[in-house]
Amino acid sequence: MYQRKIPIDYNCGLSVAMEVVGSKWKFCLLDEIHKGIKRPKDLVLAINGISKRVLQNQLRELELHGLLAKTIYTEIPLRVEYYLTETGVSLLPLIVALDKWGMNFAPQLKTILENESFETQM
Amino acid sequence: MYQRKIPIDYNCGLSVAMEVVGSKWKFCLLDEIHKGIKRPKDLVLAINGISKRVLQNQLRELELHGLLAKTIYTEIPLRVEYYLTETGVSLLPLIVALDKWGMNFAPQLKTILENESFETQM
DNA sequence: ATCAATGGTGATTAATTTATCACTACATGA
DNA sequence: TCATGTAGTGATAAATTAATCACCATTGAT
Repeated sequence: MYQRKIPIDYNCGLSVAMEVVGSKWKFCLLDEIHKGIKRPKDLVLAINGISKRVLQNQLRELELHGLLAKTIYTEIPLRVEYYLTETGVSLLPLIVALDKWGMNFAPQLKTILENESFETQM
Repeated sequence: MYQRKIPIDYNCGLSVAMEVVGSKWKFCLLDEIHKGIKRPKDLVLAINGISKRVLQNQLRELELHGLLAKTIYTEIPLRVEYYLTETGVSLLPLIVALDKWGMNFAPQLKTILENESFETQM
């Protein structure tokens, strides 16, 4: 993994939160896993645009940070299921709220960004 | 500004939210402005580690996305004050909750990351 | 022996975000 | 004219995150 050069500010809750969860896919991942999609291969299918490699990286970080854990079933073919730890679960209300907020905001953002590129064209 | 190559998924609330607010400083910024620190020069002082240039960029994006607006007082020296729009205000409960969560999680993260680098050394 | 299915890693590049530094502009007072 | 304080921009480099592609391991069936 990458060894960061600019340190985290542990005294700012927002910094800490962003560190573990502020990346392109992590909220989505936690959300999907909570909704019941637990296996890597299913997550790749469920999450539009994520690649297998990126998924694995994010899962590993979430696991390392203690938001996820996994169970390995020694079946054939191999089955691995991820689940939210207590810490992970404690984030759920926030994820739900943020998702709702984003859905609400989407049209506004779309309009803004479309006008943006329109003006840039002229 | 940067012209993104990988498009936003407007159907995922979390993607949308991350787009406007998922960057290193934006939550902090909204938080500080809400708390009453409104002028760029004061924000630079208040937010540990942010530079003037970066601050201006983030303010401009938040303004463009409609979370912030500003009032320009034609005094000498010039005074500009930012404030949260209605949309910005609608994010406050989330910011507060995330900050709280992060504060709570900080010790755990610290421990994990310290053990990390210890193991890497051996 | 070879293939399929699944989970996983390594090396590298591309995309994106942050940081740095040097500027402009404005109006005032020394 | 020149310095001061504030807000802001431009160009560029550095840091970080995400994407790509090729690989390994396991087990069982063909």
